Amino acid sequence: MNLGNQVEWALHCMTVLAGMPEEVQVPAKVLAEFHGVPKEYLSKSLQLLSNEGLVITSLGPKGGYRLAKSPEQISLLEIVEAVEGKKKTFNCQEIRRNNPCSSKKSKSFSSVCSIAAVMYQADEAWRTILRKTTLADILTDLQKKLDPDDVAKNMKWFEDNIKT
Amino acid sequence: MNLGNQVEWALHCMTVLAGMPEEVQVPAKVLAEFHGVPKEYLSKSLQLLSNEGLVITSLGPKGGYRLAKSPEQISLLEIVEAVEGKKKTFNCQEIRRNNPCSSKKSKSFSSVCSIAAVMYQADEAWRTILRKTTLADILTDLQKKLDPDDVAKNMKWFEDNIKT
DNA sequence: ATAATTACGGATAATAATTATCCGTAATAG
DNA sequence: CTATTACGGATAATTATTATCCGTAATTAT
Repeated sequence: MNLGNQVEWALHCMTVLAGMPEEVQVPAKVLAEFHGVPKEYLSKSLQLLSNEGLVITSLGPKGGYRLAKSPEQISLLEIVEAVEGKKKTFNCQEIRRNNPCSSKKSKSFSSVCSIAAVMYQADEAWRTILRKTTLADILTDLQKKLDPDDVAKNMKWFEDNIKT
Repeated sequence: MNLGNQVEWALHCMTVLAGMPEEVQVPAKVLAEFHGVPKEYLSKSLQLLSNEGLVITSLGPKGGYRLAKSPEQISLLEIVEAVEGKKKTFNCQEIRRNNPCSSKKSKSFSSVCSIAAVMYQADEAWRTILRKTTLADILTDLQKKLDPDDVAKNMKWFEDNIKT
C-alpha cells in the first residue's frame, strides 16, 4: 500500500500556493520546475485539484493556479482525496460469502464483515489526522523550520519566474 | 492507495485458524477452498505469515497451518505487515530538495519535511488501530454476529475436509 | 521402500495501476 | 495576431499486483 507521487507533489504545490500573496497566479510550469518534477504529469494532479474546487485557474499569459480558499480552510485530506480518489484503503471483497457451506444470504452476513470493520476504522483514523491538519498548520510549521534566507530566495525566484 | 487482496485473505485465514482447536492443522488447500481464492497464490501469503512467525507449519499429510501464538497475542498489524511489508504508506521523495534556489544541504532541510511529518502521523494512526486490535477481538465480534448454525456447519465442513 | 500429501521457494506470465509524454482545443493577455 | 496558459484525450512506458507452474524436501501411512 503506497500513496502515489502525485499526492506528494500536490501537497507541496498547495503549500507553495498557500505561501503566496493571494492574487498571485502560479503556472504549472513554474511549480514543476520548482519541485523538479515533470510538468505534463504534474498538470494532471493540478487539474484534479481544480476539479475538486481547491484551486482557481486562469488561462493565457499571466494565467496559472491560486488557492480557492484560505489555507485555514483547506485540509490535507481534501488534497489527498482530490488526487488519490475517495476510495477506502481497504477494499473488502466479501470473501466470507465464498464460504462453501452457508448461503450467501445467511444472516451471518447481514452486518459488515468484522475484519473489514476494523480496517475501515483504521482507514478513518488515518483520514482524521489528514482532515484536521490544514495548509495553515503546514505553513506554521515551515515558518519554524525554514531558514528565512531560503524563504526570501524562494520568493525572489518565484517573482523572477512568474510572468507579470 | 489500496491494500492488496492478499491482506484480506491473510486476515480471514488467520481468523479461521484462531477459531480452530489449538492442535488442528489446516492445509492451504482447505483455506483456499473455504475462501474461494486461488490456492497457489494464497500459499504465498501463508508463507509470509510463516516467515514472520505468526503461524507454525508442518509438512506431509496431516500437515498445514496453525497459529504460533494465542489469538490475544496476534494483532492485525502483525498480519498486515507480514503480508504487505513494513514500509510507510507515504514514501517521501524529498522533492523539497529539488528547489532550484537553495542548497540541498540547507539547514531548512535538516528536520523532517513538514508534509511528510503529517503523513507519517496519519500512517501511525492507522497502524495504531491495527496494533491494538487482536484476532481475539475479531473472534469476539464474530461470535455476536454469526448464526450459530453457520458456525456449526463451518466446523463440520473443516472436519470433513481436513485429513486426520 | 513406496506412494501420497504437504510447505516452500524459484521462475515465469498475465493483468492492472502508476507514471509519463504528446497533442489538439479553447481562453486570455499583450 | 502571437505567445502563453489550462484542459482533456490518447497513448506509451514502467512498475506493481495477481496468478500459475514446477522442483525440492519433509512427513505420514501403507
